[in-house]
Amino acid sequence: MSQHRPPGGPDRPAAVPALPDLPEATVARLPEYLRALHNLAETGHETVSSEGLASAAGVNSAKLRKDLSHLGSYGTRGVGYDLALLIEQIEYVLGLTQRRSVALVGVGNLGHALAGYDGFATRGFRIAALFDADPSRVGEEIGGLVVRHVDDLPRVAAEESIAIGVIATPAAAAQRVADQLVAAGVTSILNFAPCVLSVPDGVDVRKVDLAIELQILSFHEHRKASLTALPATGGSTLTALPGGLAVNDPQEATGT
Amino acid sequence: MSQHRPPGGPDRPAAVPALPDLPEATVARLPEYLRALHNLAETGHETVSSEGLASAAGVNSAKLRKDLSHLGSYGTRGVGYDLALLIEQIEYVLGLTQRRSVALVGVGNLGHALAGYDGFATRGFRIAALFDADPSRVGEEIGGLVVRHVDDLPRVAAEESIAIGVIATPAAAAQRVADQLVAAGVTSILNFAPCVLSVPDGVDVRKVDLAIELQILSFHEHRKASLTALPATGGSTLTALPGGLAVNDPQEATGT
DNA sequence: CGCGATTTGTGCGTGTCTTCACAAGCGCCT
DNA sequence: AGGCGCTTGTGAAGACACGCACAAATCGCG
Repeated sequence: MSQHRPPGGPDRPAAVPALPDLPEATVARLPEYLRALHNLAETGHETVSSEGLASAAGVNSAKLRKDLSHLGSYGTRGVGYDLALLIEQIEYVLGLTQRRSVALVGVGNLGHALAGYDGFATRGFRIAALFDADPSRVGEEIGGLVVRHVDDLPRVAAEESIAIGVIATPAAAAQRVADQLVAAGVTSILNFAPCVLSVPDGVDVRKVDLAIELQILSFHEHRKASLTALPATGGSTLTALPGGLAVNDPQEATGT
Repeated sequence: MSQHRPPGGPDRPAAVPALPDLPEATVARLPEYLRALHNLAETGHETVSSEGLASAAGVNSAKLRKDLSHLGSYGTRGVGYDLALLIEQIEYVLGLTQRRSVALVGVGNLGHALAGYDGFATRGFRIAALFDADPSRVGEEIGGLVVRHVDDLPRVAAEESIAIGVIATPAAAAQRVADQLVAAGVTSILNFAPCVLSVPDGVDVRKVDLAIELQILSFHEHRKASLTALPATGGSTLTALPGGLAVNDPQEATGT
């Protein structure tokens, strides 16, 4: 294996297609595949079919094959995918072959939890520095790291070659922190604050918002309830009417 | 307003289109609009244009108008949208007019932070119960709530009419908890555990995974670095070659 | 009362994502 | 060696989402 590369690069060092630009939707699924692959590897498998991996990752098998095909041809027809090879490939594409340093800004409620979360280290990330704007929190030690003042961000970011900034501050402080991160050369930000950040081109921001997730679930609850309640057209079907404030919703069919 | 409804329902109680089924992408954005609207309302605005709201929510104005048009015609041409009315509308559609009870399972590192997160209450959600499987944690009081054993879930879920379950357990326990939640009649689950859950039809699961977000950011970092490094085609462009283990990546253009 | 400025709501072209269905390739068994 | 079953990789079609650009509607002013 790993010798028979597609005829195209006559004297390329190896079959490295120099980062094919993947569809964004595919990129978002690769980490899930990766986790499923690690799980399978731990249970002793050597190879896995697209069907098997797809069900382990909770996606359609055709979608999985198309996703993986974007990385190149790393499966064997009639057999499946070699676990070790595929893991290596995905980790390479995701840039996990090198450990990236993460700076966490905001050591409050959520920040503490994130600082102690071991899911970072196990996936190739290293929390390299903690920051907070509150002087009373500066100096505190969390998981072997001392909380620094956010004003030290530029210097520390350079020293530790921070690649990713995580914002876990209140919304009011988030934009300022983002600006500081960008100024310090950070080009990837994970934002837990409930607000939109404006950053220059070339900087990637991903947002995680618990309240939004709950509200989306709430919508579906609402819809499910209205679907099981309305077909009956029983008596007062006026629920919460938007124009008029009035609310008359017995229970919205709470129980099954 | 609210009188001129489209001719169709001759004697409907009000202009309630009984939950139009919105595109999923729209639903995912409505909470963001809602937050922007609340912010604008607090700063004294009465109305807002699609352009203004769009920039506050970080989206294209045409997209915003199309999203809102799915809810009905709640804007006024030449003026904009009435803040109060629009807030009311979106909250209604999202099912936020009734407070939904949330059960949080897993009071570990992350669970503690979630239990103390005030973003829930401020958006119409009430954490009604805390659960954990670890007997040593049962009985602990967090934010005025006593941690119960997860085996009490069915009983408590019924008593408190839990609408949404939040799983903040280790991955190994998540599926079991999900099963218990489903058995208890919960049809919406927010999963923080790094694993895929299998649930019956009709149950909605949303997943939040910090490691995945970081890996997606890592991909973009990797890509950005390879874009600024490769065009030079300087000497050894063999980076981390997937097939052969070897790695030769000076710095991947870390600085700027 | 009419006109211009402004802003919504939407038809339409474009691009992306998903899914089906199947040819091509691989290994194994006879 | 040949055939058969299994699995990948992909062409094509459908579904969905996005953004432009403009007609329709509303306000304010002279």
